[in-house]
Amino acid sequence: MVLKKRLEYGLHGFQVPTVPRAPRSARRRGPNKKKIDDSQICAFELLASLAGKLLQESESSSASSNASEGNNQTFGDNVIKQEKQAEDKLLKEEFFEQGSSEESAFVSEITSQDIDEKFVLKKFSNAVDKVNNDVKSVICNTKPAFQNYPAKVEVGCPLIKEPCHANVENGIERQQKGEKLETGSLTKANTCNSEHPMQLQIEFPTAVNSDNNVKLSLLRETVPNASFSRHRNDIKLVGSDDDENFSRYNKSSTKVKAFRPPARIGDRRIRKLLTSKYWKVAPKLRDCEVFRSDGGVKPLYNKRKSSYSRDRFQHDTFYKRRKLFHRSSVVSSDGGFSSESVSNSPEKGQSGDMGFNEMFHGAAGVSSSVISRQASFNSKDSHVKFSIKSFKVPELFIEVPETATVGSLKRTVMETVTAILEGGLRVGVVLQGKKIKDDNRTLQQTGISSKDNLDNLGFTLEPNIMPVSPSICADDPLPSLSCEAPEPLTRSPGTPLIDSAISDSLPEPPPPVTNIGTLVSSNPGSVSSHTDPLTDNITPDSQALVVVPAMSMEALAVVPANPKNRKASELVQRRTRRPFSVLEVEALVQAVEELGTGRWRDVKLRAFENADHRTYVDLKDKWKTLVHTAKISPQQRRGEPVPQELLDRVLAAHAYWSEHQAKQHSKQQTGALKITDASADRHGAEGSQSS
DNA sequence: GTTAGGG
DNA sequence: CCCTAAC
Repeated sequence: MVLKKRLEYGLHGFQVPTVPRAPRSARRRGPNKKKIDDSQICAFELLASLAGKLLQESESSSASSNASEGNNQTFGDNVIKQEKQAEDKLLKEEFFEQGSSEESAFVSEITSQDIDEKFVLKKFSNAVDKVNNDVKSVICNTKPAFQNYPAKVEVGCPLIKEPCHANVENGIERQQKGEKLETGSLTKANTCNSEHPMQLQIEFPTAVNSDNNVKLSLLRETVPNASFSRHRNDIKLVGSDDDENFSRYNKSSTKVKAFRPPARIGDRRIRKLLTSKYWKVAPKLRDCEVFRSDGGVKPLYNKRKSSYSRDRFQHDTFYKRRKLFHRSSVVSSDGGFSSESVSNSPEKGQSGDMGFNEMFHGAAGVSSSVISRQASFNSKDSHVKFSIKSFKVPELFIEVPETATVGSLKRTVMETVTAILEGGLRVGVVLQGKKIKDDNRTLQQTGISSKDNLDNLGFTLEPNIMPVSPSICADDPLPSLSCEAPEPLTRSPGTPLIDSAISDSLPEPPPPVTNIGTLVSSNPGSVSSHTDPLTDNITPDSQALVVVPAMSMEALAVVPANPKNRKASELVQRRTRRPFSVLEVEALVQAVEELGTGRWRDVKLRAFENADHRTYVDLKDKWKTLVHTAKISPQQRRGEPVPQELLDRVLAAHAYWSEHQAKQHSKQQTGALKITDASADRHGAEGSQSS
């Protein structure tokens, strides 16, 4: 029988994935809770770690084997589907199962450490560590070990423009040889079989534009059990449905048409599809192989080689780029980076870090902090420095026969991971639970220089959606696995994938809101008389927000990956969510004021003729929600706040047209004008109209 | 093809 | 946003 093991490295709240998607009715209530489960996206935590771990296991005899054996036993049952449980148990139970006692001990140890050490430990903390090492020894040797710590990965995040196609397999091989491994954007210097394979150190200017840079070190704590409050902030990807994400990508009609199909990629369904597809594929492949080889998993790295060259290329690029920043990255990777800085401890960091902490402290207030920074650091070449302990790995679905060997299991996992890596990864930045999509903003602007933010800063490695799997398993798209847990995938992995793909790949248009607002304010004048002006205004604005075509395409490129599957799977793509901008709302309100609520087609034509992505049904629905929004308390409203003024108009118009349904036709024009005049005053509008 | 509403 | 019934 086939044994299915689901590995989840998600964080808390990851339960969601395992739960079947709520029925529409349930989801609908979502506006409230929907966002709650937002952060479900599982980042690639330990992705690298996992790889390294596996590698180490294979090479290191005792400890690793033990761990793996433990796993094996865990799989004892035919079909074990382990749902994510308490986050603290994830790693150990899910995969790197180990004595719980050790775990707890480890945790306690950590907590007892002083701050500095804590962070250091955090760095070390990792499932891998647990597996291969004597935890306590690690703890004891915290600092020393750290400094000597050879294994590390350096990533120049800012430098990574493109997904890093890390070739795990290759990396591992080389790793085993003790070679310095450099894959794509990742540079691994794993000279020993250290238990801390993944350590990312990043350093770059906080503000590209200014000389004032902040140095900070960020360590992602990986220890599940750690009592650190901040562990919550761990890279959890904001799975929030694209709420705000796409809002900025509103675009005008022209381009939209051209790219519309792709644009829909973001669609929930698609995401779902892609997600399930993507994630399942890899395992699926394995599955296929497994069957063929009968338990012996046959590595399918056939295509891997092709990617290698690419990796190299990127690597080169990376290297070059990296050099540019090298000057500042003095913070020794070898323990040079002080835990202090990382931990935000009061103590000052190295000379190079000086002011670093202070900066953080003062950074609490965004605006003010900025000033202070510049003032104090103007002469400094401040850089943000931090170390990324590891990335979370999204849930992986592994399927292997019970008869498969542990080794094959390992390889399967490896292959799965590799497949993902091959597909390419993109880095996402999550700050305070929110995904930062504006690549153009400086760290300062983003608020990454804040001390507090350190805890809230996270990174995600998100798989690029690639045709990788489709080609391989084209024959049977959604086999058993799809049935396994299609729903679960929907939320976590899927969302991140697509969203990130789009957002990251595209330089986000600047401050949409601001622009819009400005524009909006200027528009009002044309209310009563011109319908056209309104339309025009909208259009331009929309365009301003429009995503650059190139970007769109790129993002879209992902979609094409498996259109077949879509059909086959009967998964009808869902349109991407495009929250109405204030500008659009205004246009809608005005149109309704003029035309009434029973003529959505006309409303569409009048105010959204150029907005191909807005159907009259959409407008109708939006109106519906607007009315609802206007009725609820501001605190209960979500999403981009709609000016109260507009809401008032909504209520006014709604009330008016409700009364005049029967005579809409006769009075529409008159009513429209009057309403407009009395837009803010519901009663006034009604009164004037009714009479 | 539109509307109107529930989901 | 989707889906449908009812124009």
